[in-house]
Amino acid sequence: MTEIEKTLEAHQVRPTAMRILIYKYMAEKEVAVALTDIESAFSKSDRSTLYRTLKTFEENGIAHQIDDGTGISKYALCESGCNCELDQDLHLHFHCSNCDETVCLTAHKIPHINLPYGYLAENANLVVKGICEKCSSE
Amino acid sequence: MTEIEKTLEAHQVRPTAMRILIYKYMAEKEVAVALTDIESAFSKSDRSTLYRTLKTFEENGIAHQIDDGTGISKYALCESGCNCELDQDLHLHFHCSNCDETVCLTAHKIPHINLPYGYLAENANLVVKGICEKCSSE
DNA sequence: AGAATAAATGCACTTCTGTTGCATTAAAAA
DNA sequence: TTTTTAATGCAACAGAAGTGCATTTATTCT
Repeated sequence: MTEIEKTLEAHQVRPTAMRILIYKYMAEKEVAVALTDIESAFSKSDRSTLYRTLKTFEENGIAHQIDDGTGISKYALCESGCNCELDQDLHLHFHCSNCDETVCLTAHKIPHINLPYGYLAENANLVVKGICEKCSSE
Repeated sequence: MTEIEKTLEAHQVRPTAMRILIYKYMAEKEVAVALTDIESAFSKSDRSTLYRTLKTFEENGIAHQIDDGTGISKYALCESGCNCELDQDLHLHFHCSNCDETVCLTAHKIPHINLPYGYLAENANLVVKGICEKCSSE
């Protein structure tokens, strides 16, 4: 049994061939992936299967959905210690306006925000936009 | 000439009847509005007109678009001193998971974030989700 | 004022993303 | 092996965003 299969089973997700492939794809890409990215990479499979795979990953804490402000949902694998299941993983995301790629900056947590009286914070999403390391060095 | 007309003209936007109405509508609502909200409020007008009005407001620094993570674009009027035209107005937004309303917390600016080497920040978007003042007091 | 010009509006339609119902296939349990 | 459950593929729908074009309204110029 491979590492990936173990990871999936540890999250109560049955390691089907498709799921293993998608997991591998996401692990190799170092940026967040959109459904359409996976679609073009796995043209033999159906969009709904890929969609449901992402949802399954999300529900089981294998990946988290990222809203980077482009209007397109992207997904990235959770790293160990990611608390996104509890809606409490407050790392920030960086979206490059040049290459349109989005990365997790897991080391950078969202700072605590003092809200006005009466407001209760449950979760937060911080997306910094600009030029990523790859694009700025060209 | 009314205040609203003056405001529109100050931003190089011709104060048509429709635009004045939409501006008034947004000013009265204290929360960010979606295109569909305006649609139901002005059923006599066409969606594309309303859509283009919002875009015009946005392009001319009268309103700014808000991505609150619901997947639906919302808009709010800029306050005086809003720098959203320069993509540099870093106030945060609060989205209530109970009433689904989104408000600008203009007094709360996004704290400065130290990015890894090579990353250049141009803009940032911070949305805090939770329970708003109105809903928490019920 | 009237003609010419430019902008705003309304209509119809398209595209894209996300989403779901249902039949079929594959896998796990009994 | 049979029964049961889960995953997949197909087809379709929903909602938001966006666009081309004709028409109307407003502005400018003579």
